[in-house]
Amino acid sequence: MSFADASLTALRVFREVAQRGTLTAAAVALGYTQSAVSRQIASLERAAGTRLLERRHDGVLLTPAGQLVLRRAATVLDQVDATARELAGLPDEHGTVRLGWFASAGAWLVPRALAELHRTHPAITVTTREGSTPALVRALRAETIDLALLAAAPPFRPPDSETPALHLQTLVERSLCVAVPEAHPLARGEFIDVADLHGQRWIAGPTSGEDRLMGVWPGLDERPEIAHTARDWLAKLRLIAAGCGITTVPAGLTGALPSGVRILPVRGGPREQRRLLLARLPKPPAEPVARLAAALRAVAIESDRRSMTG
Amino acid sequence: MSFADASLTALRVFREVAQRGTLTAAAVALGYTQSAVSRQIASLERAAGTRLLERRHDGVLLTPAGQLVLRRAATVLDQVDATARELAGLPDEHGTVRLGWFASAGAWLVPRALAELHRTHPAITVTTREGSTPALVRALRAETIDLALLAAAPPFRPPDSETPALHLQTLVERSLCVAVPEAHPLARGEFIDVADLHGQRWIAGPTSGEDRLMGVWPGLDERPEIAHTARDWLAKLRLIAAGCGITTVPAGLTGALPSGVRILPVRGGPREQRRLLLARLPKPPAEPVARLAAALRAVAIESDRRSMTG
DNA sequence: GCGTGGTATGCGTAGATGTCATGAGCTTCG
DNA sequence: CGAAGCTCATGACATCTACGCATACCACGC
Repeated sequence: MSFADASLTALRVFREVAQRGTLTAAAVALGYTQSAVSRQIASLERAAGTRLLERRHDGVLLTPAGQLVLRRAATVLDQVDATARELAGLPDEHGTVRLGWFASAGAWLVPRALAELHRTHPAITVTTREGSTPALVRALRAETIDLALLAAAPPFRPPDSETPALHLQTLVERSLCVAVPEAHPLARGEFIDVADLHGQRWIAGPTSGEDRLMGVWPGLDERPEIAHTARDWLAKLRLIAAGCGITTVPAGLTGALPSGVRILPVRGGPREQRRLLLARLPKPPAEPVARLAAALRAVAIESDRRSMTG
Repeated sequence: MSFADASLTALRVFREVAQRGTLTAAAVALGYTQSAVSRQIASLERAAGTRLLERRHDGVLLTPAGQLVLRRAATVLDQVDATARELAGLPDEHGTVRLGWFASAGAWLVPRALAELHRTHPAITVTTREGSTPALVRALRAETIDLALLAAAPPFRPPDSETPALHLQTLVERSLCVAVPEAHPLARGEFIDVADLHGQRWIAGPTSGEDRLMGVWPGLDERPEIAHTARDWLAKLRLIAAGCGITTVPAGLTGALPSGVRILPVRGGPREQRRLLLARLPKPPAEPVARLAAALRAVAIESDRRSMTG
C-alpha cells in the first residue's frame, strides 16, 4: 500500500476538504455523506502512510504532509479535468480566470472590473465565487480559484501561515465609514463624530463564530444594540434607507448606494483602516489572470481617486 | 460519465498498454489477466467518450484522442508517483535518468558511457532497460524512459509518425560488419568480399515477425542457411568463436570481443550503413538527461575515432 | 445538562473490478 | 484448405470496495 494506490476520487475529496476546512462541508459540496468523506480521507491517509489532516473540534487543518499532497493533488486533478474538457471538445480553460471575492467587493469592484475587462479583452472568461477570507484562502491553496479579493483589518497579518506564503497586493487602503439614512440626524454633516455613535441601533452581519462582529463600529465602549442582522449588502442598505438602523461599510461601496442612504467618514477615536487585498499563489500567474488582476487594480485605484476628489 | 471519472488504475493500465503495444503484454507486465486489461481500457474509453485505441490484429495503435490521453496520463502518474516517493521520504528522482537501449548497445556503449558519467557526475543515477526499437519508442511516448538508443538502417525513416515528432540525433554512422572465427578462412584478410559470403552458415537473431531477419548479411541472393539463432550477443560471439557460424555485427561492437573472434568490413555490393540514434521527446530535457546524452555522445564519438584510426 | 457543531465507525447493500472460460477475427504455416 | 497461434471482447461468477444510514463520541457554549 503506497500513495501510488490512491484513487482519484480520494484526491478530489481531499481537495474539497482542504478547500472547505471541514469534512462535513466538503461532503455537502460533493453530494456525499459525511461518513463517506471521512472514509475517503482515512483511506488516503492509509495510502500515504501519514496523517494528512489534523483533526480539531472545529474542523481540520492540513499537516505538512497534507500540504504536500494538496499541491500535487491540485495539479493532478487539473490535468485530468483539462483532459476531460479537451476530449469533450470544449474550449480549453486557458482563457478562463476563477476569481473569489468577499461580499462587499461584489457590489462594486467586481462588476466594474469585469465590465472593463470584457471591453478590453473580450476573449477572457471570468467565473467568480463569493466567500469568506479563510474560505478563499483555502480555495487559493487548493487551486480552485486563481485570484482572491480579500478584506484586511489591522494588524494586517498574512491570511495564513502556510508555505509558500501567498502573494499579496494592496489595492486600496481606506477608512471604515458608516452608512446612515438620509433623514438621520447624523446625515446632516460631512462626517460623523465617534462620540455620536453611542446608543445607535446597529445592523450587524451574521455572527460567524471566531470572526469579530461585523457591521458595528469597532471599539465602542458599550454593548451595541443589534436591531437587525443581515448578510446581504443590498438588504442592509435598504434597511438603512428604511431608517431601521445604521452600519459600517467599506468606503468602496460609495458608488453602489441605493437612494436614501448616505455614507460618511468617522472622526475621533483610532482610525479604522481597511485594506482591499488581491491575493494569489506565489507562482507566476497565467496571462489572463494577470489581465484580470490589472483590471481590478485599475478600477480600484480609479474609484479611489474619484471618491477622494469627488 | 466524463473523463474526470476515470480512475488512476485505468490510466496506469492505459500507459502500460501504450508502452507495450498490446493488451496481452500489458497484462503480463502488470500481473493482470488480459481480460482485466481489456475491461479497464473499455471503461476508460467509456469515460473518455471516444475510442482511445485502434484495434489491430497484431495489437493496438493509439488514436489521436489516445495520444492526448497518454500525454496527460504520463504527467498525472508521474505526479502521483513523485508524491508517493516524497511521502515515503525517498530521495526524489530528479537525479535519475531512465535510458532504453537496443541489444547491441548494451555490450559496449552503455557500460562505457555509464562509467564515464559516474566518474564526472557521481550524483546522477541511471536506470536502463533493453528493448526493441518500437518498444523503446513507445516507452519514450509513455514517458517511461527519458532517452533511447536506437539502431536505424536505410532508408532512415523516423521510428514513428506520431506527433510531436521525436527528437533524434545520430551518434555514429558505421558500416555493418561480419564477425568470423579467427580460424575461419575469411579471417585471413583485412576485409571480406561480399561474394565470399555465399554458402556460409549463419547465426541469426530470433525471427521476430515483421522485422527483417537479423544477423544475416542483407541482400544475399540465396536462401541463407541458418545454423543457429540466438538473441544474446555474448552467446552469438561464443558460438562464432567455437566455429559454429558467422553473423553480422554493428561495427561498434569491436571493443567488446571475446577471444577467437574477428570483425571485418565487407567490400563489394551496396554499402550497408547503420546509424546509432539517440532519441527523446522534443521537449527540453532535464539537466541529468542532458548529461547522460552528452556522455553517450562523447563515448560514441571517441570509440568511433579510435576504431577508425586503430 | 443539553443542544450544536464537529469526526469516527458498525452494518448492510450495490457496484466496480478482478478471474476464468469462451468466442470471434485475423495471419501464418503445413 | 484447415489447424495453430496470435490478437481483443465478453458472459458468468466471486470478491472487495465504497457508499448511505444510524449511531457513538468529543468539545464547546448557553
